[in-house]
Amino acid sequence: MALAKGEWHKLPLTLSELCLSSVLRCGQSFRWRASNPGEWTCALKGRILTLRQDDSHLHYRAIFPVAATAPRKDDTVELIRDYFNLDINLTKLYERWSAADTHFLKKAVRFVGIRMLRQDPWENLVSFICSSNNNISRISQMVDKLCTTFGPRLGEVDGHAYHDFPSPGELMGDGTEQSLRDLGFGYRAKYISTTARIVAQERLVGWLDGLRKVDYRDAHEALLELSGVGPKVADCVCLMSLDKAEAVPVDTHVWQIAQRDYGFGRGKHKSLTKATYEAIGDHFRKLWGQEAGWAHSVLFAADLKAFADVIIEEAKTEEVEKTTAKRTAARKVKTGNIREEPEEGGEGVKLDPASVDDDKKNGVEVGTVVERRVVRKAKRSLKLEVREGEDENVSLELEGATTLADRVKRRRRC
DNA sequence: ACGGGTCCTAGCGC
DNA sequence: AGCGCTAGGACCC
Repeated sequence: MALAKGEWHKLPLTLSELCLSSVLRCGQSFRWRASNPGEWTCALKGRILTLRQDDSHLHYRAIFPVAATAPRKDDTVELIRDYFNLDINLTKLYERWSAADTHFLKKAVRFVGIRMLRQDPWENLVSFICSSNNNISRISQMVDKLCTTFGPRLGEVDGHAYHDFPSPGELMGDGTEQSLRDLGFGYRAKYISTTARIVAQERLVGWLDGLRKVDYRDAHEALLELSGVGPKVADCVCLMSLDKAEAVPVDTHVWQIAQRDYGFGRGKHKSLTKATYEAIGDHFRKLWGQEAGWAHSVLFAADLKAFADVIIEEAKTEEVEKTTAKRTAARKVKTGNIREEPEEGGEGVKLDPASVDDDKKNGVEVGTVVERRVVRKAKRSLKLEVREGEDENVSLELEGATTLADRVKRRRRC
């Protein structure tokens, strides 16, 4: 099919309002491709959209299939404003969350511009049905196969074919489950085909999009009736496409964060039961306010292993803290005199008991911001020198290099 | 062997 | 007895 290659346009946008590479990689959407250095491309609502960013602007280019009918009006700028939720002032929200929560402040200084997308609900729903027991890399591959196999092909750019996301109707056929199994979806194949059938046949047209207009609790409850949709996936959809900024999806990562940094994991909330799940959401809503889900995604991104390069980058560019400071820190860790035990639900920094055990087993001091193997890998990818037997000092150097005065997270080999 | 859960069921307490 | 809640296992690659 012929393509109408569009021109580049731009709209003013600061980095504190949007950090494109973070937002497109932090596990909200799984379809954006790094099409060129600094460039991201995705098939979105009938066009192939490419984005890049500089200090002051977001640049965009849309490529449409040439339709037999009259040329459509190019609504790409409206699409972008909607998709990135650009009417929401993120900078102000960061200020509010930081004022309410010192732990948020500490994390957020290194992870600015992380905002919630306003995705298509159906794509969002199916993508997160895929997310169970899974990782971003494989989820992305699965979503890509789903689009390639079932979605309408828009065309080819730079030798790469782009397909739009398939509709419920395109996924409700009898062969869908088997096809998805053949594509490696595992037990999620049935969830997706069943959910597609429910949405296409047992719900009114526009039902899913219509959940944008009902309140959070009702939308959440409605989503739970679908197959493969539990509380966590329902919250992801509420937050990422149904305008429920207060929804806080609690997955294993957020559960870890809640235990490590917000005092959960003891007493009444020892394990992640339904009650604990709701208590965590309630705690964050009370702490951060109405847009708690937006705030949660900043901390979630800050903990993503894939974002370790942000920390590495800082290590490269900032001055490394002096050796004496390292030794002092290491000594403090060793004597254990910097341990803090916040009350449940209270704020403060606490050592994660699980990682303490692990690290002791491995003969490594407690508390780390990045796992050693992740650091090593990231260093390698940045062509930093990694000498044999030296890498265990990396995380210490990293911490020293950051402005973050988070002493608890330093570590050294015994 | 692990990874961004969901579903199902048995067992417990009230 | 019956319901609500929780823990544990299976599920695909």
